[in-house]
Amino acid sequence: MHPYRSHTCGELGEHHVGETVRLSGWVHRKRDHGNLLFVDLRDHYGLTQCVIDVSGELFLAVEGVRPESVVTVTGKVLKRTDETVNPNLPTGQVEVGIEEFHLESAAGTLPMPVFGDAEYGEEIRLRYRFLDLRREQPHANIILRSKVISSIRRRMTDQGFLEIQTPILTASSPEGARDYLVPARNHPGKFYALPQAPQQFKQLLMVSGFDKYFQIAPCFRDEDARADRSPGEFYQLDFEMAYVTQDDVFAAIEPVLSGIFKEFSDRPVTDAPFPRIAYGDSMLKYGNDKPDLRNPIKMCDVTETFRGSGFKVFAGMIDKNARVRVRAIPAPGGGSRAFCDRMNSWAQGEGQPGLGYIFFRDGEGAGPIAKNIGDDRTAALKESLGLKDGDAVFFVAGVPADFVSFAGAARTKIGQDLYLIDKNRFDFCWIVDYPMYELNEETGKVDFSHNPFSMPQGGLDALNSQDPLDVLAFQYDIVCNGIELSSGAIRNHRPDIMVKAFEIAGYDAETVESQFGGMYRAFQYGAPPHGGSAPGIDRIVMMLADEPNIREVIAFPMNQQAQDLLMGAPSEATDERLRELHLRRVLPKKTAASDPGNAQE
RNA sequence: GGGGGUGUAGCUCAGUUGGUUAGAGCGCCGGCCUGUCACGCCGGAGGCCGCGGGUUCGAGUCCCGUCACUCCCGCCA
Repeated sequence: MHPYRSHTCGELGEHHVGETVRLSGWVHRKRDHGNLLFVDLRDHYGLTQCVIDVSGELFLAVEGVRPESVVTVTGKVLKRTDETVNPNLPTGQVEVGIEEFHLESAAGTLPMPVFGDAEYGEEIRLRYRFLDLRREQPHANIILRSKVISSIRRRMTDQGFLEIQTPILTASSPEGARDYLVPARNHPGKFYALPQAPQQFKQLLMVSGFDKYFQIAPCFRDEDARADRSPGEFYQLDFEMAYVTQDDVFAAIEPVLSGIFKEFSDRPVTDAPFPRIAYGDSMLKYGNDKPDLRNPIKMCDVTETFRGSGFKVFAGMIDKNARVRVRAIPAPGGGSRAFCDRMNSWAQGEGQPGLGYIFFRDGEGAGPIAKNIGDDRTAALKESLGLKDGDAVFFVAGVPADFVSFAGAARTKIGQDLYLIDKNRFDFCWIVDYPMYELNEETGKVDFSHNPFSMPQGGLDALNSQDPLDVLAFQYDIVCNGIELSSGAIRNHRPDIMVKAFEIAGYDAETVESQFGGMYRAFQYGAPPHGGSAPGIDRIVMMLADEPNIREVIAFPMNQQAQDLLMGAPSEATDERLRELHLRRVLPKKTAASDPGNAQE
């Protein structure tokens, strides 16, 4: 017989009764009746009850073993009597009578129980992650992650994508986050950067003729964490395709995402093709560029309704500034003074002067705004917004750039408070037609609004003839339930357009050549039109696992301060190691921030 | 860098307007128990109340500072 096991702890059933079997696993739970002792033995596959009574010599040895010790048990599979069957356990029809018992590895007193489903603090969970991962839910999440990634790989390779590894030690990439730097021992004063994404490499692969590339790619960004954003490192389904239009990219990835979500959840999932929403429309209707479409509320522009109206606050603003707009946020079912007042107080808590509203009852509009604009305009609003008695509508006014994020928050708040959001769905959409540039409010300068390597819509002509702020890019995001899953673009593969695009953002041709030399050089020798995207793996798994925190779907996550409490990273380096890397020493804490230049020789 | 929350036994938490010796459940240790599956019953050990200062006759509780964890803003396209 195998020294450790003939079966796993999840597979024994009635058809094994009478067989002598060997199981190894962790002591999940002991129930000691003094003269009769039950041991629940657990491994990756399941739980099997083992039993021994006081008549056996082994009784004391088994009785003395602590929970979470690893043991090997040999004995006969016994059928449980009808009264003692456990219907909650897949192996609950049988139990193993312990005839041999071997303690493989004793467990000390546990800092954190494995048994039970209590909530534990993050710190203890991460410090003892190996115990945490033995627990049912964390264990299941990592299994899910593995299956999702494996399914993604299959779906991509089935479409003819090649998985190709790109360097980890590389040069800084253009994503705009802070880089992780690695000192180069052989090159004093020089550093590698860990890739924020394989962006340039995947474009180079297209120039190299590989046509369809993907990678479950580790990405590194030295930025602070959020609940849905792990610090330091994360994984993307990075892919790129040659000779494609935006539609081709969408057609390739939609069935992968839709398929994954259908395979690993029971919820309704948006079928391909996903709805496409222009960036400008999204900002207007949803107040952000990652709309949660489960929320049915769509905002709209009602500036004309208020122009010259009796509601002097808005009418005055409209007259004074041509950029002022009034937006309506319909609230189906919100038609009570209590709800409207509650929203108004909420808005004040958000630092707003308030939130104007009309609510409809007894066939007419109520509230101060309705009184001021009069019956005709109120009725027209009700009609155009498709509202009925028992509904309400809220208004925000001002320069859109100043109020969109508040409007979006109000839309979300109304949707939540009126229970309009069906949580049991996965609603996908594309946000398309991002502006190529945006105005930096502080400097008054034109900046890239997204990835600088996107192809401007209209190409070189557009850059030459249009106001840069009006130029759109072939740039797109995938959004699911209000969470951004990926960004992508049709890339700018033409060096002349690239130089012009950077020139508009204030970079000369030399900067382009020096900063992005590899790619710029590649584009001089025949580059295919290409594009792609990179959905976040961790976020996909997080949504499928229905977990609110991304650490729940990462085997060994860092904490919010980007520390690995289990391995003790980051850790200090000795002066010898630093010297070898041509670094003098670590600066004292106080001066490090004010004078970082001294860190390097 | 900024804001909110939390910090009390190994773990999860309670602790009143400041008042005597700081509690519970789980775990741990000991005892009893032959059909449990969150086994049950009895007993016991275990506390720098995050840390430092202050107010007070008296601080787990109030004030100031600080540290840690967490959530958010900045940041991350």
